[in-house]
Amino acid sequence: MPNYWLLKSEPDAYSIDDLARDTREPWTGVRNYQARNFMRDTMKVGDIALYYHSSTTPPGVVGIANVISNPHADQTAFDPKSEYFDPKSSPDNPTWVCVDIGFVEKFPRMVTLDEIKQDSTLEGILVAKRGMRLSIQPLSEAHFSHITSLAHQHI
DNA sequence: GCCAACGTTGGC
DNA sequence: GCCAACGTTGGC
Repeated sequence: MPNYWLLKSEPDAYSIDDLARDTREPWTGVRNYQARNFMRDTMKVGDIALYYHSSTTPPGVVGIANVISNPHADQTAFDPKSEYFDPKSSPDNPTWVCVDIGFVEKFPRMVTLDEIKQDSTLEGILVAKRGMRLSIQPLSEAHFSHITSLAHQHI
């Protein structure tokens, strides 16, 4: 049984189209301990994630990715020229880890945050919670399935 | 651009 | 270990 997740990304930084082009990408740059712990401790190969575009108008879910690697050191933490450089992280004892994600699908339409908030079936979904800034969020299979079916539904 | 919410830092 | 200050996120 896979776990389900929601992955946030600003499309200016890395969009679903970028992932579709690259087909896979190490999910680097996570510098929040809770999000890191999800990747390090709970994510496993075969897990499935909704891909969410944040800081855009409107924000919303735009597709599906999957987890295709075990956790490994986030190399950007070792690069002094990277905006994600962290001198406290070393290859011997990496502070920050990431998993590789793969492209699964770009939805025919975005399911907007507003639509998610209006939908009573999605009650309790973390991304709709006020002040929720976690960039990697656990998701129920029911919520995953519902959003996926909305995305394939004409409106 | 504003600002609420939250996480992190650092002085004590 | 407390907590004020600060920085960041991200919707609006």
